[in-house]
Amino acid sequence: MSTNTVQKRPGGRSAAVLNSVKVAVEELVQEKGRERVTIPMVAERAGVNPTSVYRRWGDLQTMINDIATYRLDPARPIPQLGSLKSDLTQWAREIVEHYRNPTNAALLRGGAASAGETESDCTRNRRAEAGMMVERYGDESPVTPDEVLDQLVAPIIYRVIFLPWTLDDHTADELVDRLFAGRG
Amino acid sequence: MSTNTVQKRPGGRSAAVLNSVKVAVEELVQEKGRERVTIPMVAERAGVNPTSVYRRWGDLQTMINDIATYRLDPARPIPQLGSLKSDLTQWAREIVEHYRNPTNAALLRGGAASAGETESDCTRNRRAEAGMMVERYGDESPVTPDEVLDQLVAPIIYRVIFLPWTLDDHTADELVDRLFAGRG
DNA sequence: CTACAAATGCAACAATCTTTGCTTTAGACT
DNA sequence: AGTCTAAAGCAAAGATTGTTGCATTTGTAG
Repeated sequence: MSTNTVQKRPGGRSAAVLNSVKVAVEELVQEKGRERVTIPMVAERAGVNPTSVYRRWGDLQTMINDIATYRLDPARPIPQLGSLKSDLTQWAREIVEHYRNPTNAALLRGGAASAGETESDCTRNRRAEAGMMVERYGDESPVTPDEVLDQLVAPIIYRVIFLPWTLDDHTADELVDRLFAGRG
Repeated sequence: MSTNTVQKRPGGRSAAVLNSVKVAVEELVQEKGRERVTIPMVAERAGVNPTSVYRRWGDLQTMINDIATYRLDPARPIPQLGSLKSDLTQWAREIVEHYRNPTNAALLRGGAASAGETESDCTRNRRAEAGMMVERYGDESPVTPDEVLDQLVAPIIYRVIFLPWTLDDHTADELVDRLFAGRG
């Protein structure tokens, strides 16, 4: 969405710096994993002075979180295909697809390290989206938003973090099928 | 279970160093979060020379992974209460209880940051344990090991990492109930 | 297009982390 | 006990990271 650090000059050179830093972080996190990336590394890769990075973000975690949410929240529209099951299937497919990109997966893992204290943007949005889809189909919906989180989002994210090679083209559909098995 | 770095002298002073380092890491990770812990910090808290830590583990991530799996695998026996559902309930309760301890949760998050390339000990053991419990009750078991991972383990771990405040005394039971709802 | 000020760049400094060669301590085996 | 040597401790050097004051560039408002 937008940068945490509010810039009074969002355009021109500042924007260029932001972009090259963003690319550099994504590349490096994917190459080496969150733990082996440092600010001087990022700055060098980005062709930017480390001072600029320090002054904008202060530390690496802040920067990574900023850049991760940036990527994760592309104002994507919520599916609206006519039935809850098809909406959830579409939605889950998009999430799986997003995280099958190794860069996105690496950023998620990096964010996990500092999660848990405050509800991250990424998590909050998921819950909100699930709620919107479920509520669209009235109160007698066969599944609750919490069930969507526990049985659809959680398995996907768990696999992204710990078992990424188990994600394939059918994962989303299988999970939705299981979620609906025996009800609605 | 045991230290990655094979020690030809596991006892005496080496064991004492390992123990105090272990305690120091746990305390510091809980106090400051994985991101703000360094090897010199750990060494000082442990009353040990930093060199010893560097020589044993090489870097912080290796050390944390080592110590985390150490904690996670206390050769705990697998529940055997007479029915698959009660076994899984007991097992899930133990996992929830384990991770409601903030130190264990912090170590999990720290490990997540470097997961995904190789199947971590912690993950492998979970899958193996699930398999053992399911297989004990024959082939017509109502749930598969994969379902246990997706619908029981994944929601717990997801909550531990991103929504720790949602873990309570009933979480394990509710998840198992849902897993069995509409089948066996 | 001018002037103001925000953001970057630079350079020197400070602090911290990591490595290395050597010495000392103390497990483990006989 | 005595010997051997793995592992820990120590200290100094080296590398990397983080900070700060000041000069330079360049968005942006008027």
